[in-house]
Amino acid sequence: MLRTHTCGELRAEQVGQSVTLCGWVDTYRDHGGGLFVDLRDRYGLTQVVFNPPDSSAEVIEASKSLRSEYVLAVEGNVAERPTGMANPKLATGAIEVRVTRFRLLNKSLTPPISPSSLELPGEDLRLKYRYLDLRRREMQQTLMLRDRLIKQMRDYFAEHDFLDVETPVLGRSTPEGARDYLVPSRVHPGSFYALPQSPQLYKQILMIAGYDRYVQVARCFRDEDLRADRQPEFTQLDLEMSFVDADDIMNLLDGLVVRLAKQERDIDLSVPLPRMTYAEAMDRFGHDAPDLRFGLELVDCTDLAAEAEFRVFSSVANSGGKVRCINAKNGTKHYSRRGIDALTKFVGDYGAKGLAWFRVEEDGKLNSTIAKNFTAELLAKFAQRMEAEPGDLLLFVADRWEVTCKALHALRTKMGREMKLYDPQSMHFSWVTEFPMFEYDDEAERWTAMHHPFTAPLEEDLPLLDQQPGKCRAQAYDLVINGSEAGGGTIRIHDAGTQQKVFGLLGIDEQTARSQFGFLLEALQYGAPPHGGIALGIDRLVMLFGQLENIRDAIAFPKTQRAADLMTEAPGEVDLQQLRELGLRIRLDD
RNA sequence: GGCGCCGUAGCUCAAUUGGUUAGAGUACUGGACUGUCGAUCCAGUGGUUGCGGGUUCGAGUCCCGUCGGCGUCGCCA
Repeated sequence: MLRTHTCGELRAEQVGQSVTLCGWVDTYRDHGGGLFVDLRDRYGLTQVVFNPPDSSAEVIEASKSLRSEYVLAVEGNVAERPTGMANPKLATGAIEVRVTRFRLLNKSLTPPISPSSLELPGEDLRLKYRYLDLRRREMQQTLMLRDRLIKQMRDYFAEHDFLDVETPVLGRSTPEGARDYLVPSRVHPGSFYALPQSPQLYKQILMIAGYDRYVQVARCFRDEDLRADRQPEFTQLDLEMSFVDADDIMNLLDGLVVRLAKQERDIDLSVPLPRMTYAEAMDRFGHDAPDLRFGLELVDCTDLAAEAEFRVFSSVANSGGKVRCINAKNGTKHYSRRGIDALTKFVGDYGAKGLAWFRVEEDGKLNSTIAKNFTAELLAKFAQRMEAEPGDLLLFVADRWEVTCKALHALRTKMGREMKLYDPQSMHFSWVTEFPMFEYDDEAERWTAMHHPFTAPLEEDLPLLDQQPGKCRAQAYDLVINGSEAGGGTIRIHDAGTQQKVFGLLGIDEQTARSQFGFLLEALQYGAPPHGGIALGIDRLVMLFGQLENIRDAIAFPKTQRAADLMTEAPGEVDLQQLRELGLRIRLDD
């Protein structure tokens, strides 16, 4: 070993010991007669001192050439710092190492971004020089948080008899869902593997195989556009269980969440975690993953709007649309006329054609540029419905139900943050259940699976499969943290008949079903147990527990918005010989 | 694919309605300094203002295009 201790380890108890530390020069302070270095490794910082009398003149002279990020092994004596010289900011601040000898293990070029700098470098540079960025304390802490979360999960599920089984990365492309990443086959020219969007089918097969509790930390791939919380490759804690219902899965996960919240945030959660149906979530919040840390709930005013002379309201209300409202308590203080204009522009991004607003005056009356289009009686009804009080700001969106959901949810989220209606450090955990089985795709003019095609309907809704698929609810559950979908799962279909019926509804004809999922349909006929599972987005959990603004900060080597790795410059071109072996030719036209 | 923000010294940023030789902090180089911890003090080096075109007497600033980073809509079972 080149070292006896780490740079985060030494305390007053070690005073008098002779030690050797290895690390990087975080900062150095040259005083002419002597020199101080804060030596860094992933465990912390220790001040090492090149001063007489411990350091000889030769050692001090040699120390003058040290620069940022040089790699050292220093040998010296642990000493209590002189009176008044302790540094309370450092865990090792009571002591220092007085260097008797040191070895320069490696030099460094002047780093383009400095790990010790207080200024955050541009993100492109951080990604290009990721090895320097990862030396920063914040990144170290994030990766350690990530490690703790994953270790806790593995421990928890191991305690519950789960078996970690690996599943293939090279699989086959399936028609539903996100765009696949494809890998050409050399052995089968013209054929392609697909990288898994999730290990979904394999874990169901494992249940049929009798491995009744499966867990895996699985890498998943989806070739879709990136977002602040979305990467093309991401990591899931994936699990599946046999002989369980939705409550069993949620109860099991409750236990995990309690443990993680306690360990990482010292939050004492009571179980079961709150549960809300999809229908209620959409009614009250317009979203299937509502942030329950604050109110600003949506209120339906369609019936009142239908009576209004205001055409925007009445025409929407009388043609099947919805008029829904948020009451921003004391909102007039936060949003001036110009502020409201900005909110109007904001909801436009979500398809809302406008934002109708009323201020609640001191006398309790609603006032607005559009007030003249309403009778006093009707305004009073709105005020009563919205429990309006002086200073409140009422904001209405009148549109198709879907648009009112999207626009008002986005508005609610934005205003909750801007009006500081909750402590951004706080965390709230809940479940949303009973999702619809199907969504209607207007473009494709057919039903699509809301979760995936293997999701089991609620038993009581089974008859709806034939008559009203849109009303059929699924045995599905999403774990929601702070308005973010942290995970989701379902109970699966375990009989081939129901599975074929669902495929039929989704427009997956028998031949397609057989060619794409034939192995599953076949397997379901060999004693498939009832089963279900869930997957947690580990990157998002790291974001949430670490209060990170974007998913890249939760991942050691993330990709940019254009799905590139700035360090390795992936993706890259390949030479013609490789293409030839794969039977591929590049077309650069169109 | 659409919309928006950003790109100036190695790094983080500034530069008035379009107006002289594009500045500051930091880093770097040299010097001073025996207790600093964002050390301090003195001096110095460092610029194709992402790239290409246009408007103008004059462009870091305005316009068009393009490249890159970020956010967002669509997309993401």
